[in-house]
Amino acid sequence: MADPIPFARMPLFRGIDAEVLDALRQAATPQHLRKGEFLFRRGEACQGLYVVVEGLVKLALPTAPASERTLERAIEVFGPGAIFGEDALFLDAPQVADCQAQARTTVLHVSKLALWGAVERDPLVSTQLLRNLSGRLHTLMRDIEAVSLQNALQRVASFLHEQAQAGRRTWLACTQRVIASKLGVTPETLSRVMSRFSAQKLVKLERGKIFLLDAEGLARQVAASNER
Amino acid sequence: MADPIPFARMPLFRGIDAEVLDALRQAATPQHLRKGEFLFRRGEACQGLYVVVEGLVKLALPTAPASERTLERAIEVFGPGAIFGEDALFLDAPQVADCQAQARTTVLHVSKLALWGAVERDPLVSTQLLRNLSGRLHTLMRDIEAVSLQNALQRVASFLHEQAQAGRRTWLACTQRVIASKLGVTPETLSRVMSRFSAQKLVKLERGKIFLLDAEGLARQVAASNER
DNA sequence: CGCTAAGTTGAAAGAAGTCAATGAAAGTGG
DNA sequence: CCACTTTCATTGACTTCTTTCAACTTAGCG
Repeated sequence: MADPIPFARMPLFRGIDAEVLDALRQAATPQHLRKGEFLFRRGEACQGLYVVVEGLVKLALPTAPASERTLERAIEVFGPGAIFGEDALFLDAPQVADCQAQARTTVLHVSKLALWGAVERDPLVSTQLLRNLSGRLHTLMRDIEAVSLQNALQRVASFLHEQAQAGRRTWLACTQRVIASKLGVTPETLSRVMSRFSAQKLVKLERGKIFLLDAEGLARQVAASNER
Repeated sequence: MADPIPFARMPLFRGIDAEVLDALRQAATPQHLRKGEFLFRRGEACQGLYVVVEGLVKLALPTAPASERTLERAIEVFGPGAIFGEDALFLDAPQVADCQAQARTTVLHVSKLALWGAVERDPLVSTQLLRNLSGRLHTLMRDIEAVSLQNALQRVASFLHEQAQAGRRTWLACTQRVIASKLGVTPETLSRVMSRFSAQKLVKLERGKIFLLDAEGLARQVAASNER
């Protein structure tokens, strides 16, 4: 029987004992979300680990309930194959962020208990989890760096440059609103920066899609505003 | 023989098998740092885990080499008993931050290898490491929240409030420069905010020392500027 | 006793956010 | 299939917050 959810191919589970993997797979339950629906919210207890099968989810810090204007801060956006929620697996702490579907999405839920069982049966599981968490930690540190050491123009430029490095010449997975939130700027500011880049022929804008024309030039933007 | 370095009392090693603990202790080597000395720098390979025995170290993102003005971003400041460097243990990635002693400091170095050995011998070690890393991740998320969702006044207020929660009525461990860097503002801005709080009798300033007078009032500051 | 680093304070510039209006696109329901 | 509604993106004017630059004070230390 083909594996509809290729656990074995996910970096987190690479090299894990087949039997343990099977147990995990059987413990996993699919969950469907409509666009805009919340998988969990800040303050709720952690239920386990999630794997995105299809669609897109956004992990974001909710705005303060008091403030009317909805300014929020996206931590990360996860597409198919991505894993999230692993940070709270071993912590008796509530979720710190909201998780909301950005489109019709299917995720796979793996309960804490199943994970704990896997950890006990194959020590490699915890090693992989450690590796995974460390990576997330480093990413977050870089994000902090970006937010506090760079201005809006630099942030947008390095974000686009990263995307180019990652091999995509077009970026269309989510709205500019979400990108803005991930970069910690308002949609208005992002729009202004983008049109500037567009004028410099670094990118081409077309109804929500962004074409990356000149990765080199974007990299220069990051350095340029630094030395000024 | 008394344990000069109380591994057993550190949260990270709570409950670990005594034998494993002993092995770790023997693998640990003390390292002395003068004020201003670097333990490691961004880009270097990770050497293992560190425990602060005495003194104070600062983990900070270095400023871009090009820019003259030395604006850096402190991630965390660690005092006696604190553990750091655990994020790179299982990752073949270079350090993302600089680590610099803020005073005459002694740290204990535990090599990767020793840690790996401990993980193999007692699975509880990895569980504890996971717990530790998760906590760090959550802290960082909160930091991102603070930086991108709050203004300088709110950030300072919530920082001071946290300190009050943590039980200290006086804060003098490090210079205002470092606090400013941790909060992502310039020393000038911090000074202005502090003198404002001082005028409101929320804190009392005295040659570098900060006395927390009114934790409640500080908490109100955070909320107040939100709803405005 | 001067030297250096840290903190304070003022004035001015700059970056980004807010508010508001408009246009375009996409989804919805009859 | 079309009219309607809602959401998203764009643009301009204005405001606010923070940094920058500079001068000055104070404290610590050889």
